[in-house]
Formats: sequence, C-alpha cells, structure tokens
Amino acid sequence: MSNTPLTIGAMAAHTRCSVPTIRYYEQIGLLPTPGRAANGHRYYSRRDLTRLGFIKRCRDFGFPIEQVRVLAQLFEDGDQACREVRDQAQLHLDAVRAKLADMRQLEASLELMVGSCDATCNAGPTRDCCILVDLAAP
Amino acid sequence: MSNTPLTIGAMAAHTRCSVPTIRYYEQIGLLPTPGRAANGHRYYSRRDLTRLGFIKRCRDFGFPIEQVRVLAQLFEDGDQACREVRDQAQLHLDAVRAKLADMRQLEASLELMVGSCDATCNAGPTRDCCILVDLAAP
DNA sequence: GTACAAGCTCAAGTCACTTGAGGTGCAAGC
DNA sequence: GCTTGCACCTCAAGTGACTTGAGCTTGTAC
Repeated sequence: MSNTPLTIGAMAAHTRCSVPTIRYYEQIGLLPTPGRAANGHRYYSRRDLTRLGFIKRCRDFGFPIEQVRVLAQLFEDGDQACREVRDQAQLHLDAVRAKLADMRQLEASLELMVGSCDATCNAGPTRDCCILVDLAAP
Repeated sequence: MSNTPLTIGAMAAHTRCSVPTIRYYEQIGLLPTPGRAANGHRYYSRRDLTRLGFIKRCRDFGFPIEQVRVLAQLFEDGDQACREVRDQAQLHLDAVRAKLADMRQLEASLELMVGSCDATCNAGPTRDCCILVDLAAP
C-alpha cells in the first residue's frame, strides 16, 4: 500500500476507465485537478484512485453523471444523512423501472411483428409484409 | 382526401412529430427535399405525409435512424424481399432483449441496495451507509 | 540513433434531436 | 395605418457521456 503517485495510465488500469474518460471527468469537475510532474504528466493520489473507482461503479450501475456528483460528495463526507444516498438510489431505481416497462412493451410488440411475419408473410414481397403494414398503421 | 399540399405545421400535427424534427429529417436525407411556396415555406404531398408517418412509427418502436432509412426504402419499394424487413426487426428485437437483460440485472441490484439500506442503515451517517459501501467495493 | 509507448492539447464526432437567437410574411383587430 | 400574434424561415449551439482523431513531446529500450 504505497503512497507513490499514480500516472493516468495506472488509474485507468486500476479502474477500467479509459484514459480520455479520466481526462473528461477532470474537465467536468467530477475529479479534482490533479498535480503535474515536471514533464506535464498528471499524477494522482490513492484518494483520487478511490474516488475514481467509486465513480466508475456508480456509472456501471447506470447513475447519470449529475447523480454521481452528488453520491461522490456524500461518499467523501461521511457525516451526511444516509437518507440522501437512499433517495438517490430510489430515484434511479424508479427511472430504471420506468424504462424497463417501456422496453418490455417494445419487446412484446417486436416479438409479435417478427412472429406474424414468419407465420403469414411466406417470404413474399415487401408490399405484402405484415411488419410494414403494422409500421404504416395510423 | 384532397391533394392540397401540406404545410410543415400540418405535417407535424398529423404525425405528432415536432416541426424542427421534420426539418432535421430533411437535413439528414430521411425525408426528400420538399417544394417551396413563393414565400419560402415548405410544402408537402400526401406521399411525404405517409413517409413521415411511417418514420414516426418506426422511431416510436425504437428503430435507430439508420434502420429506419432501410425500412422506409423497403416500404416505398414494394418489390423487395419481405425477409429484409423481418431481419431488421429481428436485429432490433435482439438489441432490445440484450438491453432488457442488462436492465433487469440493474433493477435487481438497485432493489437490493435500497432494501438493504432500509433494513440496516437506520438513518445513520453516510459513512456507515451500506449503499456507499457497495458502490465503493472493488 | 531510432523505434515505440505513454503522455499531452484541442477539436470534432456520436445520436437524435431540442433550444435559442434573430428575422420574414401574413391576417385580424384597434 | 399600426400593432399584435402566429407560423414559418435560417443558422448555431446545447444535450449526455463520452470517443476519436490530429499532431505534438517525453522517456525508455534496443
């Protein structure tokens, strides 16, 4: 557990973020401005690594950047109310569920389309294709 | 069933596309360049209306623009093989299913997070919040 | 000495639009 | 005659979350 500063490449390797993504997070203020070596290269602390790892996990869970910003803040200041965290998670869960409902509907419709085409179209011309008829409906 | 040309506003009203969206579709070549009245206003034929309606339905079903382009082509040329249409729909269905699988996973994880927080965190400080612990895990 | 990897900056591209600024044309009401 | 309001116009920039590309420097290995 050394305290040696990390290069941007090492940060990327540890978190499975891409190097441009890390620079992007810095640009939008999600990561603090890092120190620079004499040659201009960024260097990062363990603390930066922890924060980036946290951000990456949040993103993997689909939290949008602005929510990640809030969560990272709550993560670094341990004295806030846990309730805030729960609420952000709940908010995101609601959004995910709403999208899920839409997509289930979509899946059913598409399934029906493909199924009907297989059952009735008999490899005919597009003018008779039931999928196109369906898509052209008012 | 008149043949009077339609204004862009009428097209928008009939299809529930927005006016800027129609101009956008023209710009990317999804809609043909319309005629112009003396005052510079676009005017559209019934055929244009049908095409836009078709495009709108495709978009509502979540087909990406490039697939809509293909489908619209197949729709207007009735002599192509129906199989092409079916394959596009199947392709899209596969994409939807893949995303659905991801989102179901996501829902389960978030559900678990929120549930655990409700059960164990007891409105404590963020430093003890099980959601943050989870999000910080490596 | 030179090839290669890793770093740097800045700009533009992705997707499918939306939003905003600023302007014209035309009919109705005062 | 004037103004209000609407529908239309163009062009540019903004959205989210990056990715990609061009063109540069620096450091290390052979």
